Order: sequence, then C-alpha cells, then structure tokens
Amino acid sequence: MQNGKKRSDCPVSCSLEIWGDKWSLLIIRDLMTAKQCTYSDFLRSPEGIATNILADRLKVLEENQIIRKLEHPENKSKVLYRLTRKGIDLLPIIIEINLWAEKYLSIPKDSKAMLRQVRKNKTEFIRSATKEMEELLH
Amino acid sequence: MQNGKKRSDCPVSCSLEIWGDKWSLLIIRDLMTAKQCTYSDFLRSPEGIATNILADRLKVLEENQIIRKLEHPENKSKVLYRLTRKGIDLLPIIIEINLWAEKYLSIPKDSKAMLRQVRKNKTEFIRSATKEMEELLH
DNA sequence: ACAAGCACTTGCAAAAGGCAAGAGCTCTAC
DNA sequence: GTAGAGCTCTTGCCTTTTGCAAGTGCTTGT
Repeated sequence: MQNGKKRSDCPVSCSLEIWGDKWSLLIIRDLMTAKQCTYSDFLRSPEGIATNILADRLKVLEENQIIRKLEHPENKSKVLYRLTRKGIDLLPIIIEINLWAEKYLSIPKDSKAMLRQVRKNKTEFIRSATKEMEELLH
Repeated sequence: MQNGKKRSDCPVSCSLEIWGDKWSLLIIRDLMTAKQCTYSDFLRSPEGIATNILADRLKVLEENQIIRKLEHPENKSKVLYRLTRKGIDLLPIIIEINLWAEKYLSIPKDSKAMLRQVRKNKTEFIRSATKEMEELLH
C-alpha cells in the first residue's frame, strides 16, 4: 500500500497512504486508550487482526513514525509499542470519527460516556488527553 | 469489506467498515470540494481510481447513505452524485486529516490557503461549509 | 444513421488479506 | 541446566480484493 510512489499531493490521499487501511487506525485507537501495548495486546482486540497483518502494520506505522517500539522493562521478550507525537496528534481525527459514529451508527455505552466529556469541551478534552499521552514520550 | 457481520461495536471500527478504505474518503473529498460530481469526474481525479473500484465504492457509499444519485438536469445519460447529510457530516474528519497532514507531511499551496481559513475559526468554517453543502439537499 | 460520450460490467492477472503452523527468542520452575 | 511456557514475529498456502483493459448498452449531438 505505502510503497511505490504517492498517488497525488492531496493531504487526504497522502495521509490515507500511511494509515488509511482497515486496521491501522484501530491499532492507534488501542494505543490511545491503553497508552502502551504489546504485540499480543493488539491481537486480543475484539476485531481480531491476523498476526501477519499486525506485524506488517506495526512495521509501516513505525517506518512512518506514528508509533515506536521500546523494550519492556520487566521482560526482554516483550516489546512495548507507543505513539509518537505524530501519532498522538491523530487524536482529533479519532475523536471526530467517534462523534460521527455516535450521530449515525449505534455505539456502546462506554463510548458515549467518553463522548459526553468531549462534547462538554472538545478543545480542553484534546488538550488534556494529548498532554497525558505526551508524558510518556519523556 | 462491508458485507458480512461487523468486527466489533467500536465506533471507529464500524465507521472504517463503511468508508475506511483507500478510496472512499477521496470520493467524499471530491464531493466536498465540487459539491456534485459525475462518474467521470471521479475518474479524472489525480489519484486515478480504477473504474470498477469506483463503481463498487459508489454503490457501498450509496447503500450506507453517505451519497446519493440523482439525474443530471440536462443530460439523461449522466448521473450526478451528491453527499447526504450523513456524508456532509464527515467534513470535520476531512478537516482534521488535512490539519494533521499539514503538520507532518508536505502539502500543496492551495490546501494551505484553505487551512488558514480553518485555523482562523474552525467551528465557523465547518458551520458555513456545512450550510453551503446542505443547501443542495433542498 | 453514425460517431462520440457516459456509466458502468466483465474477465483476467496481480496484490493484499486471512488462517494455521512454526521458528526463535526469553523467562520460570524444577 | 533443562523442560516448558509465553512472547514476537515469519512462513506457506489459500481466498478475497484490487487493478487494468476491453467491452456493453444507453444517450446525445451532427
């Protein structure tokens, strides 16, 4: 998907070439809610990504500096994945997707609770959630 | 992609199942900038979507009521595609994608001009652009 | 009546996705 | 120190989706 030359200069098209597939934004969503995930955390997500696809997407996201790998503090055979600042800044997109979905699809209760916070003050919600995630960048 | 049962109840996942592929958001982008497009307008977009893929995506987007078909006023062999309100409401997502791309990718001059307007007052930009598109819903 | 334009469809090859099994590490228990 | 279990991927094989080229059927302009 992302190898080869880009289709156009359009910002939307270029963005989609990085994370515009069926899975990447779910990986990013997982990282936004959990702050950090191991490989098998991703595999446990309810959508059920296949392991080879996961490995591929993690590779692409890392190459594009959306996420980065770091070693697990207590187990050298585990790998931790975290968002970079570039990845963290995808939060507004994720939020707008949630808001759209809330309006037009049926969504679970816990998502609604989060969105109540968002609607109260979107800017502030994004600011504080971003700050929280950025603390892990150290 | 969208047939079969859904992967999960996650709002992001459900949304991606509708328009989360490499092409759908580009079709929506075209409709946001041009207000209405014919089939060959989409084919002329710089990304070069294949005609069978285009036909398939238009079908899925119409089934999900993101777009709708209407007949061309002056030529019965042409078909016009327009966004529904559900499609118009994807504008905030498109805007956030543009803002992210502006920050992290290199984007063309005309996109930057539009984004200057957005940054001046995002809420008002969305409000007025939405209103403009909604006028065509009649 | 003919050619050109338009919205698709079809057929076929290439690429991507999905599943199951396994490889190569590391840590734990004995 | 060796066996087993857990972890991150990789590999092979098959299915699905995508991409390309050509074609179909309708409409319109000349």
